[in-house]
Amino acid sequence: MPDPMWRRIAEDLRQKIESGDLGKDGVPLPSEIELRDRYDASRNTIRDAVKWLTTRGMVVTRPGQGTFVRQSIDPFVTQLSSDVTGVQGGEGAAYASEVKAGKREPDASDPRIEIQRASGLVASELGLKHADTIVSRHQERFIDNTPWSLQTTFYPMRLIEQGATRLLQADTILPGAVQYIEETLSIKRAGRRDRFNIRTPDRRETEFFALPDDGRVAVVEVTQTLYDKSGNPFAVTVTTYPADRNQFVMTIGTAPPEPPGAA
Amino acid sequence: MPDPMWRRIAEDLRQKIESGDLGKDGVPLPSEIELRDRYDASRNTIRDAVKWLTTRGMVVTRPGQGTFVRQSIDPFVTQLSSDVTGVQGGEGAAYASEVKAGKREPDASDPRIEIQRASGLVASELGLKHADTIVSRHQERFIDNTPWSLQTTFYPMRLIEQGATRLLQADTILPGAVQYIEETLSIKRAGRRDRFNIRTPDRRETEFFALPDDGRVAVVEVTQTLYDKSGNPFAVTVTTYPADRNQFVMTIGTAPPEPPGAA
DNA sequence: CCGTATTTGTTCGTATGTATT
DNA sequence: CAATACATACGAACAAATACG
Repeated sequence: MPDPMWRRIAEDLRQKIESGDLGKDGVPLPSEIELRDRYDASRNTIRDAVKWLTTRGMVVTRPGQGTFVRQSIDPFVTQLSSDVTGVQGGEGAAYASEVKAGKREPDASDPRIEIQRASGLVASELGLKHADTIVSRHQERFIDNTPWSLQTTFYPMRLIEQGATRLLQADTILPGAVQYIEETLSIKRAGRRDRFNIRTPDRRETEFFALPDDGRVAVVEVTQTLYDKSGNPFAVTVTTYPADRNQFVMTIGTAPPEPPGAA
Repeated sequence: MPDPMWRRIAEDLRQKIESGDLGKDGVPLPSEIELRDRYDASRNTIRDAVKWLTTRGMVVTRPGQGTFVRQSIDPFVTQLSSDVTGVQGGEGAAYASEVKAGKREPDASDPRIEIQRASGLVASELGLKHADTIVSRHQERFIDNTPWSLQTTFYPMRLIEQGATRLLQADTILPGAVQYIEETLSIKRAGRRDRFNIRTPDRRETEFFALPDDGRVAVVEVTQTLYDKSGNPFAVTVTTYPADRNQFVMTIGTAPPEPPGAA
């Protein structure tokens, strides 16, 4: 059984993109009409082929404009420290260490603060009863002005009652909200659990990251729970990254520094 | 602008699946023809809606049979130990610890051994020159008889020359190939680097995991490099998991044991 | 600012192929 | 072999986004 036509066309375009025959990053592909004529196929078949390329992140299509080559963007590399105190996503300058050394410029919006009732996942991670009160701080984070991640951290209300009132202020806490809690309430991080999930983006993520709206490009959701030395959780951070431009690295023990351009 | 029709239909089906109105796991959806009549749309529009559900892993479609509900399969949870010696993917019984405690039954094929020349990624991870000789051991791994992961480990040929000849035998090394190397050559793991990538499946993966062939469901590729105490790499393991049925957890420091059914 | 051309997105209808029962 | 279900492919029309004179 030969491959279907859309697939053969897709492979042909893939080869032409990888070899550079269709131009470098940012160059528009021929329009669907032109590809239809060139491959002697219907426009729908061409669209299936192009869709396959977008799923692979090799092209992006923009309504009204065209389809553009997207050659091997270097991925953002997020270092997941194996240290308990290692940042996975501080609010302030701290999280710069997540980004691979280089000229990448991280940036973040001011946090949006909400007072909510704990539901499902958050309640269970924080060891709270359903509908206990929590505070959430949500930020949009960028690298080089391109959308990089969405992050929300949830704290039990008791932290505020105990004096960490700064958590309610809608500006970035430097050098990091967790450090602020440590200093204010003498709570020390003694443990951490990171949970990785791959899933399709929701509407908010689709819009913010400018992903195709049929969920072809996945997001990585990292849920990090912090524990004090008695093993009680005191913060949960949920961060989502688009899967097509991120890589995660965890180094443990004695290992040489990151190789140059390792995949 | 209201959502397109395929999207509204998809949301409606999603709600009906989640609420159980369309039956539990394994129950067939109405056929495309019936859905076409029921929603007063064309069959193509119905297919767009169903495709969105398959991307989300909520249904599976099988040619000639139908489309079947796939309600919240419990994900396989892979523990990524933060310990240097922690297994991420031993060959033998060792990797059972990756699988969440329970009645899950891991199993693996006998390894397929190949002698190759190091290319790109493997050469750079192992610190070899391009075209140096390496040995690869490839396994298919299952949980409860369903395809779970594909794993290939690459070793530099010098390990065999130094006496680890068992690496060339095509059967499972118990309790693990790395442990065998440690014992035979007195090489100790002193460091580890795990690299996470999300990408679309290749043909082999699409077939083995029975994923849709247009790449809608991603795979997670974990590349683990092991270092001895001088910081020299001596093994690289590449494992791929289908993203729609796996979750990864890393625990560091003092943290309570895994909560019951945490997401 | 407006209208027009171009490009992708949505929706329809139809025909035929392939897999399964 | 026939019936049923999904997969592929074609052609057509209109909508929405964008670019440009």
